[in-house]
Amino acid sequence: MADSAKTSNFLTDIVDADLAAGRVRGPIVTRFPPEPNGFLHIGHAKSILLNFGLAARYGGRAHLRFDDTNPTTEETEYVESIENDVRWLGGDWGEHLHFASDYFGKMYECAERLVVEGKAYVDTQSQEAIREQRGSFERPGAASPHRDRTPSENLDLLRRMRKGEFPDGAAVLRARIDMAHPNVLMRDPLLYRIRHASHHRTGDAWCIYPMYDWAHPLEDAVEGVTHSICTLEFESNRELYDWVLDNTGPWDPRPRQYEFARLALGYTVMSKRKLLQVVNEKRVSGWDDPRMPTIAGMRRRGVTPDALRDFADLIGVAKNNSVVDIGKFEFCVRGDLERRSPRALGVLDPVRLTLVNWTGPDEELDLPWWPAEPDRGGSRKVPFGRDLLVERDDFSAEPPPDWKRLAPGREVRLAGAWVVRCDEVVRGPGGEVEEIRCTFDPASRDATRRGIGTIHWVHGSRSIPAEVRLYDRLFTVEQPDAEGNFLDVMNPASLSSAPGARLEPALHDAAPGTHWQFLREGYFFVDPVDSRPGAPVWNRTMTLKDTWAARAAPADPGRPARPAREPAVPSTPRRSQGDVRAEQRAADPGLVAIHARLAAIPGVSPDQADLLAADAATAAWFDSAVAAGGPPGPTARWLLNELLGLAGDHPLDSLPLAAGAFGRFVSLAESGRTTGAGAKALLQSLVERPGDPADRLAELGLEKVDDRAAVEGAVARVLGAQAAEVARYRSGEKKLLGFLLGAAMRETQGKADPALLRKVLQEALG
RNA sequence: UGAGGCGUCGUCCAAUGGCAGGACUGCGGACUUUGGAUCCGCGUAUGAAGGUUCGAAUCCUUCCGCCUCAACCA
Repeated sequence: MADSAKTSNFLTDIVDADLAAGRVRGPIVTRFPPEPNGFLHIGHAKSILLNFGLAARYGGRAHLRFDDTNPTTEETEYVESIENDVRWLGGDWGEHLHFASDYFGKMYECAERLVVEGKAYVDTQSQEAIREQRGSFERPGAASPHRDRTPSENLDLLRRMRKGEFPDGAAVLRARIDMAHPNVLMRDPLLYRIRHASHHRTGDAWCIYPMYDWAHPLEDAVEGVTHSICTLEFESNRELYDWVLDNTGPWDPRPRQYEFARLALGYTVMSKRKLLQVVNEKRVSGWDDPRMPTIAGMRRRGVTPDALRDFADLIGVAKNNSVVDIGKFEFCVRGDLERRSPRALGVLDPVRLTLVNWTGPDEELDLPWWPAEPDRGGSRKVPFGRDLLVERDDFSAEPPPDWKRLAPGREVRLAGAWVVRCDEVVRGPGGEVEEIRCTFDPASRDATRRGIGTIHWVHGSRSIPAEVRLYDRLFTVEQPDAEGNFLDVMNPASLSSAPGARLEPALHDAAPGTHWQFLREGYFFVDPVDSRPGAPVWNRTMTLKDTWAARAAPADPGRPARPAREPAVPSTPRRSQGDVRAEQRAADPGLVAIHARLAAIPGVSPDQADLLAADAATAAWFDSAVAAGGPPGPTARWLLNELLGLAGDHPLDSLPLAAGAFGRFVSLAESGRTTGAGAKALLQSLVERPGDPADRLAELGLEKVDDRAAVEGAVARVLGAQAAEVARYRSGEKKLLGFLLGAAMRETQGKADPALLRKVLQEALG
């Protein structure tokens, strides 16, 4: 957990940058915005931990906000379970428990404002007509016949919608953006729909309800959220999110939306629909069935919030779609339970073991709860005697070579007690083992005996029966979602019981909600729901890691190795970027001429000419730069390879760096007065802030250093500071030359002549 | 086919032009009154090609692959 404060990810990078640039002046505010229409699962846990963790890391706050904008699907009972789950995970929202429905009034005001400003209109077409007009990915949409209603007309209609004069579906409010927008979400999206339905909080106060894309940004803005974090599938919604805020503000702070990859976990499903289906079809006992990936299910199984936090830290946060190995989850659960579980004895599938030379009465062994950590204290009495029970699997009549358990003639230690030797096996009529007869070594209780195994046991008659539930993965394949029908790959053995299980008597009064390790069997949790006083029900949270079983069992193929990559075959005659430019040229005689002219310039390669002639503006910019003194070849190179990267999404015309200044820059860069690295630093500076290249060069002190003495000084300093690396280099790690060269280059702030520096460094290294 | 996003060990995540690193898994070993735990060791991964640079996972170009988006759901 201490780690989560240290580890960074792309979101902490963003916050750091926002803070550094002064873009956010107040506290960092995040939120977890569930819709109250289902149970939270481990994917939500990742999001909760991320949002609350981010706020905590920066001393800000995180809100719990219910996104209850759809009265027909949402219910109060879910609100309670969600609050409970978030709190259980450690989410502390303080005063900030919010409901989208609390802002319905404010949202409506914003809607009227949009209407008045002509940025929204009431559409009274049918749902089908509106969908039809939206167009497709390839084809633009068509305008609604109601798109140009006047503001006063729209205002009247909107108010009548709100008053309930129209039935469901008769009218919607739409933003007036652009029906030809390449992002289909921007084609006049719906803001409000009519629903004559009772809301779980606002009752019948409203009959129009806001859509997600309208409501969500406003909720964030009203609450002062600074960083609105959601999952990847909302990436295309961001453009609309920004539009809403830009047209309803100004907002301070102005929220920004960022997206991360939601959690996908192997051997389970995460979609609400599929989870709901297994619950409804009674394939599990309910939302809190311990096999479910729900927070409620995991809690009931015995997984702790600490384990979930460890897991979230382990898997990190990024934008890659990925499927996390279920083994990582199991690792975190085991690690957590290992630390918190006292050790007890329980036999799941017992077989009788008789100590033929035990002639006295039973003994009460005093065994510590923490055999490996005596300092933690505590112990209990465990009855021991002639008649015992051990695990059926711990005996083998014909053991494999490295068997370390019971077998005819073999010795084994009974945990916490004596070493016994198997003398005789009694079999039933069907040949099954009924009794294992052993002799014990009275001198072995405290004596070290190397090389033999240890097995667990309970007393034959004084152990207690118990209800034990064994859980396994819900699905048999790593990616059930990839199957035609995920129900087909449900694991029929995901729940099993151990009808004959016997536990040591001290477990009789184990309290519900407590964690235990049954020695060599796994971690068990006393079920908080079905347990009764004196009759605990045991859930196996997780087996112990079992290297023996892994070795002995036929290898689990697991995840197939990634198939070898085949070399790319340019098989499909798809339209390439180059083709697109060629087509554009074909349609524009002006571009053809430009391309021909650029291609004829000595020093400009055909590829460069193609790229420069992509559009008239770029070509004109290039021409101006050359006219100002930039040699054509280098100008093309600097423009295409460096400037484009620096400019990012901004068109060249919008840069603080004018084309003429760029031409003078190239001329300067090629003059030899500075190095490549120096020129790059200079260009970056010029892109950020206008100015004369030569002046800026002097201002930044980027003149090339080709004074041999200065270079030698820098090399000497670096070699002194990097003694260990120098030694490694001299002992043969030649790849370190690049590292040392880089260090020396940094020492001169990139100003040393690379060829000279390399020469001096190599001489110094011998 | 329009728009947006993503490609790094088997898996997840780092490296922000300078030694491709950590964790999980796996495999060895040590230790062990849990075949657990603990400790030690083991790594041919930057989707491909071309370019820029003294130096590229990182910048440019092209290609390849995967994901998301056209609900009066969120």
